[in-house]
Amino acid sequence: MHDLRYIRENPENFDKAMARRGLESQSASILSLDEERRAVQTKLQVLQAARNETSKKIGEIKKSGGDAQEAMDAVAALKTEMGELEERERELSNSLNQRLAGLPNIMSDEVPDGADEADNVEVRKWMPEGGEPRIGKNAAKEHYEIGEALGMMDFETAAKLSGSRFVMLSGKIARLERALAQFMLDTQTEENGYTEVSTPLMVRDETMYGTGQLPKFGEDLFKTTRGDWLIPTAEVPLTNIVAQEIVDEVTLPRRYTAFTPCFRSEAGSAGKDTRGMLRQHQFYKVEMVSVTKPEDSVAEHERMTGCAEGILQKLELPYRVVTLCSGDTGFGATKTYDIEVWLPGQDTYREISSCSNCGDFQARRMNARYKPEGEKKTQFLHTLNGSGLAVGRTLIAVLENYYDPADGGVFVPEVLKPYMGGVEKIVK
RNA sequence: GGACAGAUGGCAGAGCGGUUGAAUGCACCGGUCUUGAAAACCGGCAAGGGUUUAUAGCCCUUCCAGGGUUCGAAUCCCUGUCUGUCCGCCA
Repeated sequence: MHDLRYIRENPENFDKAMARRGLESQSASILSLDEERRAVQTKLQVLQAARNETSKKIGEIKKSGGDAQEAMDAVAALKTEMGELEERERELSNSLNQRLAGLPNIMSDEVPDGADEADNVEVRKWMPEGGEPRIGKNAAKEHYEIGEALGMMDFETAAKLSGSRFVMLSGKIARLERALAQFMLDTQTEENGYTEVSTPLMVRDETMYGTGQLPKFGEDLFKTTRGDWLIPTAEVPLTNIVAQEIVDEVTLPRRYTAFTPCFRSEAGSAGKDTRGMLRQHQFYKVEMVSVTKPEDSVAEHERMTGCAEGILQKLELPYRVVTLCSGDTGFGATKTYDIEVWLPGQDTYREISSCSNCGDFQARRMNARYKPEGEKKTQFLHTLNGSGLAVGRTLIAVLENYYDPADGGVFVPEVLKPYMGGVEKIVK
C-alpha cells in the first residue's frame, strides 16, 4: 500500500517509480480522487460538527423542560444532506483504496533496470573448496533420473493420487528431505537468531491482503471450501504476526522462521519445468521473516541473504547471488536477491531462495507499527522475507551435486549425516 | 455441531442513551523530595484523518466489524468475527 501523502508531495517520483514497473502514470488520477475525497470529507465534517453541537443543545433544552422541536428539525435537515456526502465519501475512499492496493511497491534505486530474468545482475558467486562443481558435465544427471533410478522418487504414483506436479518420495530420499528441513531449521534458530514458529497453513483474505497476495494474485493460490486460502509461503503467516499491532520497540528486530508446506496453483506456468520436482503444487520450505525499524531494513536484508547463503555453504553447494532487475522484482519488494544453486544436471544455476526487503509496503497494508522512543507518532515497520531455503529444490541440488556416476548413488553431505542416522551414501 | 458468557486505551478494568475519548489501577514519561535510588507526592500519557507553514490550535472519526433505532449510542436491536465455559463429536 502506498502513502497518499508521499504521492501528493512527490507525484513525478511516484510516476517514475511506477514506470519502472511498466505502468503508466498513476498520480494524476489518484490525486484527483484524493482531492475530491478530501473536499467531501471537509464538507461532511462541518455538518457533523453542527449536528453534534445542536444535539448537545437539544439535550440541554430537554433537561430544562423546554421545547426542542425547532432544533430537532434542524438536525433532521442536516442529516439528509449528510447522507449523500457519506455515500459519496465511501465511494471515493473505496475506489481510492482499490487503486492503491493494486499498485506494486516502489523499488530501490539499487534495482537495475531490465525486462526479465535475463537482465538480473550477478552480485557474487560461491564455490566450495576446490573451486569447481564435483560433478563434471558429462557425468551429470537430472535429479529425477537419479531419484527414479534409485526407486525413491515416484511421479507416477503421485499423479495417480493427485494429478500432475506432485511427487512421492520414499526411503532414504524421503528421509533426506526431512534431514534438510531439520538442518535448516536448526541453523536458522541456533546460529542466526530466528525464533521457530509453527503456523496455520490456512489463512483469511485479510492475511493474504496484508502480504500482498490479494487482491491481485488470487489465481496463484488454492482456496478451501470454507473460503480461506492455503499459504503459498510461510511469509504470509509469519509476516502477519505483527498485523494490526503497535509493537514494542525493544522487541525489534523480530526474526521468525518456520518450516511449512507451500501450496501454489501456479496458473499460467504450464509447460515450464514440467519434468521433475522443480515446480510443484506443493513443496516444503524453511522461511525467514524479519520485522525491523525502517532504518535497519537494508542491513537486515544483507544479513538475511547471508543466512540463506550459509545453508548452501554448509552443504557445500555452488551458488551465485543475483539482484533481480526491475522487470523481475516481485509486487511487494523494494529489492530482491535471488540465490541460485548450481544444478549439474541442467548445467545451469536455478533459484533456490529469494530474499526481499518490502520496506513499509506490507506494514501499511497490515497496519503494523511501532512507536519510536521519545516520539509522539507511530511509524510503520519494515518487513523482509527470504527462503532459508526451499527444501524441495535443495533436495534436487544435493542429488545432482552429490551424485556418484560410478554406482548411481548419492553421497550424503557431511552436515546432514547426523540427521540421516549415520547413513553416508544413498544407494539402491 | 448445541447452550451460555464476553470483546472498552500498552496491559488490567469501570462505564443510569445526553460535556464519556472514556473512571480507576499498573506500566511508561517529566518533576518535587533524596548524596543516589526506592517510596511518597504533583503533572503528562490512545489512534487515524481533515484544516494549517506547523509534530501549534481548531474540527471530524474510532470503545471487535458491518448494518439499524434515536435529535443524540461504548451504552438499545440485528448480523458477522473472535475469545472463554459447559455438552456432543473427534486426530
